[in-house]
Amino acid sequence: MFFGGYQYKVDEKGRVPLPPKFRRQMRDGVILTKGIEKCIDVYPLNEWNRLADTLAAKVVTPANLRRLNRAIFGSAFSVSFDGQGRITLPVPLRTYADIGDTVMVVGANARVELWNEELWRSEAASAGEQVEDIIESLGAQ
Amino acid sequence: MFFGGYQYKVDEKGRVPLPPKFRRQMRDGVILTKGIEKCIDVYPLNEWNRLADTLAAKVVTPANLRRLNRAIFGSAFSVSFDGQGRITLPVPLRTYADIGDTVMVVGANARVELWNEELWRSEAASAGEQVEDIIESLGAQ
DNA sequence: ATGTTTGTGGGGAATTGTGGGGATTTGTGG
DNA sequence: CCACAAATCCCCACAATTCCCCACAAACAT
Repeated sequence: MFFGGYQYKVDEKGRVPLPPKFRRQMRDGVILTKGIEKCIDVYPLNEWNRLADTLAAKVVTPANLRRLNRAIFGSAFSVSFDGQGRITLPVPLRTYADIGDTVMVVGANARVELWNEELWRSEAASAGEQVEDIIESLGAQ
Repeated sequence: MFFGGYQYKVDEKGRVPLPPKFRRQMRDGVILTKGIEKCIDVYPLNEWNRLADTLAAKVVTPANLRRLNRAIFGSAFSVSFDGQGRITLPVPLRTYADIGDTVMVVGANARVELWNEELWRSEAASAGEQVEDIIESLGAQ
């Protein structure tokens, strides 16, 4: 389970550290995908497998299965941590989520999301000040 | 298992690099066929053999078998990698999939697909909506 | 206080994307 | 069987990116 919001720098090589508390739940590496919102979704491997299985089970026709494979696997990237606990964001995803030299790393229960800082702010704001208050109270650095 | 979407150039000789992660799962070469959609399907040899066996086992009538052979095997090309990790697209397939000087290489689980860039965009968009609907209906986060 | 973890930054080697050159093979028509 | 244009194959080159180290200051824990 992932909690809290953290702000990090993205260096010139596209590397982003994840909070140690998150890392410890993701030692085997993670899957990155385009989020439904304009962000990057980060799944630990077991959660990713669960999601993929669940979706595949819902599909009946071969045509739908092919489309599903495309949608799921076509925008998914498998990445692992470097010696410093960082992951490198694939360029297409970074572009999609409009992430420059700063990123918001947000725990979202079963997954983690990576946001452009400003987009995150407006997302959080539009979800109501309650959300913002909760995030603040969680001790985001 | 093949993940991710990558954009590459096709040079004047019809050569296309595949992502290193894909290559490493295809060292023995690949089979190219017309995709069911308007794209080129790329199968690693073992997957191709599995597919051929599965199909052959399901075919009952000689007429169906002949059709299958024509449809599947008639448009299949065996290609291998050059020293730089590229494959050359046979002209008929390139024409069929309408691939010009740019190609989207898309991992789709057991196989890889090669798409015209714009066709891929619209396919991905509609497939994405479908997944979104499924996720919504599941109440999955 | 001191050793450890963490955020940030770089250096350098290896890999990869892209483009051609030139030899060999292939298809076509004499 | 031969000539010749077209296509294919195999090698080389080079810039850009990625990968795998190392460094170091600040925060943290004991």
